[in-house]
This record gives sequence, C-alpha cells and structure tokens, in this order.
Amino acid sequence: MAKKGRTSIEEERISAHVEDYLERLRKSGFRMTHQRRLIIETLLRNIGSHPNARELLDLIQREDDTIGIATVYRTIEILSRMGLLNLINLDEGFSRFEVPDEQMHFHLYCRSCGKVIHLSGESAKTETVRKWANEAGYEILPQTFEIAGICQECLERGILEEPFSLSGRPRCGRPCRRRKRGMRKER
Amino acid sequence: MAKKGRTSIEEERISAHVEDYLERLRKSGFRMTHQRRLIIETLLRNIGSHPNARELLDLIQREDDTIGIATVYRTIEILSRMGLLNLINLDEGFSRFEVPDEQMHFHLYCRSCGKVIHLSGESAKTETVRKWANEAGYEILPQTFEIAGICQECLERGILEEPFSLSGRPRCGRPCRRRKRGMRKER
DNA sequence: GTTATTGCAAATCCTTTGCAGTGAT
DNA sequence: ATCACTGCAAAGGATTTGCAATAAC
Repeated sequence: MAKKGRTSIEEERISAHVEDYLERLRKSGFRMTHQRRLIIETLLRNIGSHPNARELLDLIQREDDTIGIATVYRTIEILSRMGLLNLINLDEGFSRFEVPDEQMHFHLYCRSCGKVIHLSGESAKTETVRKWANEAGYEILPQTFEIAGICQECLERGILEEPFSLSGRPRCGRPCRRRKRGMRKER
Repeated sequence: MAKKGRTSIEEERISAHVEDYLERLRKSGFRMTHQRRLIIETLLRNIGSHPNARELLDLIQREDDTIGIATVYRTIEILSRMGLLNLINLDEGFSRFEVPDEQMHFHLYCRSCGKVIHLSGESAKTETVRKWANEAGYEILPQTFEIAGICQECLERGILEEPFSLSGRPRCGRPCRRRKRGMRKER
C-alpha cells in the first residue's frame, strides 16, 4: 500500500481503524483473512475517492494481485449489511463505495453530465436528516445522500431549454458507461 | 390503456400532460412516435408505482405488444436527461422510474431487507433541500430522495449487534436480486 | 425522399454463484 | 480437523448497441 506521504500519526489512526473493522467482523464470527484486511485497509486509505469495485480491485492488487473481484464483492456485501460501508449510486450503472463518517455527506450530481459536487455545512444537514428519520420512528446509519439535479454548466448550456439534443452536447465529465466495444461478430 | 375508473377530468389532465411531454420532445427536434406517446402515457398513468424497465414494458405491451425493451430504454434516457423523468435507486440492481411531481418525495429504505417507507411532510422537506441546493448556487429539479437506513424490524432483530450473520437472518421483504438460477453446464 | 426511430438479437458489463482447493480457527 | 473463505470461471440479468426495416417529417 502506497503511503502517500502520510505522517505516522495518520498511519496509526488508519491502522487502528482497520483493526476496529476486523474486530467487528471477528465478533460476528467472520474470519479475519489477509484479503479482508487488505480490502478494508484500501477502503480506509482511499476515503474521499469513492472507488467502484473495479477501481478498488486495482488499488488492492497493487499490494496483492492474487485477490479476485469476487472476494471484493463478498466483503463489500458483509460490510455494507453491517452498516460499515456506504454504497453510492450516481446513475452510472454500478456502485461506488465509501467508508461512513460520523458526518454524513451530501452529493449533488448532474443528471445530464454526471458531474458531482459536495454540499457544505454537512453537520447541520446531517442533523436535519436524522431528525426526519427520527420523526418516522427510525434510526438511520451514517450514510451519503445523492441529490440529482442539473448542474450550472448544463443549465447555462440550455440543457433544460428547447431545443435539447442528446448527442449534440458535450458532457461535463461523465465517463462513458461502457468501454468502447470491439468488432461485432457477423450475424 | 386500462382506464381504472378515472373520471373524464382526470383523463383530460393526463392527456394534456402527455401532450406537454410530447411537445417538449417535438420542440427539441425529436419525432413524436406512437411508441413514445405510449411510453409517456404509461408513465403518467402509473405515477406512484415506480415501475422498473421490465414492469413498464409489461404495462406498455398491454396496449401494443410490438414495442421492444430497447425503445423503452431509449425513451427513458431522453426523458431523464431532459429532466422529465426521475430515476429511483433502491440498491436492487436496477432502476425504477417516476414522473417528477412539484412535490419531491422522500423514500427511507432498509439497507438490510429492502423495505421502503415514504416520509411525511414532504413539502417542508422539499423546501429544505431546495434551500441546500440554492446555497450551493444550484437549481434542482423535482425529484425523489432515497435515504438508506436500517428499518425498525431489522434493528429489533439485532442486525446491527454482534454477532451478525448474513445468511441466518430472514429478510423483511426484499425480493432476491436475482432469480433462482437454473442448472449449470458442466465445466 | 430524408433521416430519425424502431425491433430484434447480440453484445457488454456489473455482480453473483458453484465448486474445488486453501487457510483460519 | 473442521468448515469458512478464496479464486476462478461461468452464469445471470440490466442496459446498450449494430443493423436493416419502418415511419415521421
């Protein structure tokens, strides 16, 4: 795992956090495997980058390239259902992952071009949402909210005005959902 | 299209709404096809049921069974990117669709079992979220928010406590993500 | 008559799963 | 020694796309 110039204090905090996670798993009867430790460590070291499964696997395989994607998905399933991992959906056709924070996060993303920004003042907003859930008699977990909209650039570009053209407009930064496809077989 | 005992006033409102949608498409240079009219009409007649692509196709095919799933997806893409349709994600592995309302909606769903409830007091909450976006200098569209959490039943069942077991707990009602799979080919 | 749109089927790709081998307990 | 876990490859399923035919304009 690349250390990215972290101080030893940061290193210790991350290590402690990893051990917390593993301890949660252990107490629930799951085994503490090399793979799980590495997956959790990678998630914790990449807070803020919201990797998807493939990106996460790539990061993990820099340390150990024998780990397979299935193990990544299986670990994510466990962590997610234990409330230890948030799933982020930006209408890309796949999930991104994020370690929950005491603070919840608020993503505003553009439905037209896919660009994402974070809202500020998260702690006040967090309390507001928590209150909403409490009113309904629920306790919610730390999590991330995705608010869909149309970004400033797309608005200025007139995406909501007529005439609108799907193909004629440059995207603000959304990656193609699918990779470029190869040649087709003949039919 | 089944009329479901609607009054003629409701019928007229729906028709007018359909024509609004088609006019938006027309002004943007899209052609007004039979298929698009039927897809939009079906969406408008089924507000509140949040169909996914397959369910939507089934509804549409009651009127015209020659319409294909690809056309449904292509129309959804256009409507969505024009802000005329909301995508709903409940971590089911597929999207659901919803015609935007002046009122925004707030879904609270259980990350463990998938159960969904609607929060009340939507208009006040709508204003709160709109204010958040405005603070960031954005105008957002009418939309639906998905708030993930752990439902009362799963909490009482101790889903967050140790020891936690993935397979040992019944689900509150989430359908299996995948259908039962058939026999495997030998390897 | 042009050209966007459609239905079909194949392709693509994210995610899950069966299985036999491995490793944590 | 037991049995949870893993990697692999195949399966499963939602969505997208190429293409020839069709229908809006």
